[in-house]
Amino acid sequence: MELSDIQTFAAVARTGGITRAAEELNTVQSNVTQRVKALEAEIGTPLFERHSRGMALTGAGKRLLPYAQRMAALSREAVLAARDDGEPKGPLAIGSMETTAAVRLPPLLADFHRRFPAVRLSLRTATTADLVAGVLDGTLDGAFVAGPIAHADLTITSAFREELVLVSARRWASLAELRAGTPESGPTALVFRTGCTYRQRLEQVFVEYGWPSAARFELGTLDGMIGCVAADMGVTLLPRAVVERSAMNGSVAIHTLSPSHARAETLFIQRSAGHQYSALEGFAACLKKDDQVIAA
Amino acid sequence: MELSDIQTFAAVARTGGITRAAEELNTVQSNVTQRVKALEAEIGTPLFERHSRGMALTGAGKRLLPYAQRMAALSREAVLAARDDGEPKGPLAIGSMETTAAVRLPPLLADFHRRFPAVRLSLRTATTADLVAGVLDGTLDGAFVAGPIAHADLTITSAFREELVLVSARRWASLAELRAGTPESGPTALVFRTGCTYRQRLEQVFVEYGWPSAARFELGTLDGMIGCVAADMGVTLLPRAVVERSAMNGSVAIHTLSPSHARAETLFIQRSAGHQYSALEGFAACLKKDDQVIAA
DNA sequence: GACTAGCATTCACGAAAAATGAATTCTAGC
DNA sequence: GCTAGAATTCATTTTTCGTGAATGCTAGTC
Repeated sequence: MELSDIQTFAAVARTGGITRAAEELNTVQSNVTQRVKALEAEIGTPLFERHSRGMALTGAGKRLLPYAQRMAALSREAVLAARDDGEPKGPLAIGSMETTAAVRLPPLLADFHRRFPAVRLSLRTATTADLVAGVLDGTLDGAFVAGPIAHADLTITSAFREELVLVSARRWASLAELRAGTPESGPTALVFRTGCTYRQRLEQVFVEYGWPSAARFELGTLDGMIGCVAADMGVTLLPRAVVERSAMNGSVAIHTLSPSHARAETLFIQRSAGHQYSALEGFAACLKKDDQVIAA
Repeated sequence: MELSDIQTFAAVARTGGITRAAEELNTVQSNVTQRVKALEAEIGTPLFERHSRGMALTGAGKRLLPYAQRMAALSREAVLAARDDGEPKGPLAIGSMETTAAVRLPPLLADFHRRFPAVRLSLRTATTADLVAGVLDGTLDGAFVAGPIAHADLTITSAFREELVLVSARRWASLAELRAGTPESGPTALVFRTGCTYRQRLEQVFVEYGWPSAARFELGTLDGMIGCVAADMGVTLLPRAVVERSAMNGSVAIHTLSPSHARAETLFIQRSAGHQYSALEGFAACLKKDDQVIAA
């Protein structure tokens, strides 16, 4: 049993089909078929149930899958550990919420790059849910997500504290005015795609304000969102710092919320198991240092 | 990077040489050389320092080695987990100290085989040190060893309590007589090979009796040992039950020791990480059941 | 200081395994 | 019954792996 067999198996399990797995692995179907069959022969029991629209895991397959994932993760870590002589260098994949990336990360990343120029940092923005998944499956080395969160396989450190504020067009000078001037069902909520924690928070706020069924409008970018708010398309919930540093700051009104709604903590997560990757260690060190500056 | 590369690497690291590793892996040197070189090329850093009498791990190699071992162990477990549908069956490798195998295991194994005839149990006897190593590296699924012992990766359960007694030829009716009738330096100590916990215990007893430099005579088998004692070649330390059930019981004298020396616990150890292997689970269940009978 | 023994490396070649692409089979849905 | 999507089979090509002989390197020996 070789690692490539394991990875083939995992790809088929994940995609639920030979064809899709083959595409993902950059090879042809027949090849995948044969590898899977060979693996089944070696283990001595079928791993998939074949039915006409794809493959489903059998009991044995379900038992094997977590091992496959752990082995794949281990092999990735092994190479990093061997290459890693303690000097931060090489690739480092960091994930972040859009909002954090906009205002908190630029100075941090600048500092990090100054201290560890040999690290090739890549930044991916996504929702908290996707980021957690990314860190767990090894796609990301670490990520900034919205708290609270808890997971046995994650090491979690507090990174930033944010004050969430409701943002509306400038014409609404106060929350009271906004509530008075909008229809019964409430204003349109401008939100990120599903998985974003701030979106859930906004839903709570809307429920409290008696707008449980207000319209939703999904946007993919932060600037787009603030732009739409400025154009009075609706309201949204964002960290105060994000709005204040936005180019559109003058065109929107900021409404302070009660502490229970406003308080939001941004956490930095990384896998807890295994080798401490130097580049990631260096990043965490920067984060800690900057955090102290921020706290001071 | 494939698992076979990893195993080749591990073999070279363990044996400290290409030639020896090749022998162990049933292949030729040139092949091992090439696999190692390919692995080094893939990782991008040398894993071994070549010097004229073999290979020594570099820093990178040292960092890689634990991953190699964990990956090898995982792949073994993965196959077992996939094959294991909850019904105890297939191979089960149990290790035991010679003494435990002689008197405690026969009824236990009989019971186990009656309940789970589909399991192909194999029993290996070795010293406590070897057994612990065997369980940790996956060669054994579980083992009976002499306590006390502690290790983060081992699940330890108490299996049997033994009373260790000093065994001498029959002519020595008491400890006092034995001490009076032997030379200044003490009697010859008949011991198992290094790594046996009872041997260490015997050394302690000898030190206490003022015989720190008594002669040692190493034997490989339990029957041989009792036979030699009967022939007055020397004395040894064994669980009381072992001596009493031995065929030579009438030919030797048993001397009770102080509780601190006499008390010995036999532990059952298994790896704590990973899948609970059904055959091993069944074995542990038998052990627990029998243990209660013994305790009653 | 040449010699030898033990080990690792290089290289060319044959054998084995994996990838490929075309043909085939299967089945749900029309 | 036909079609589209999916898996399998099979002959062929490509790649990789394992082998054995030759070579190179170094420590210990005479």
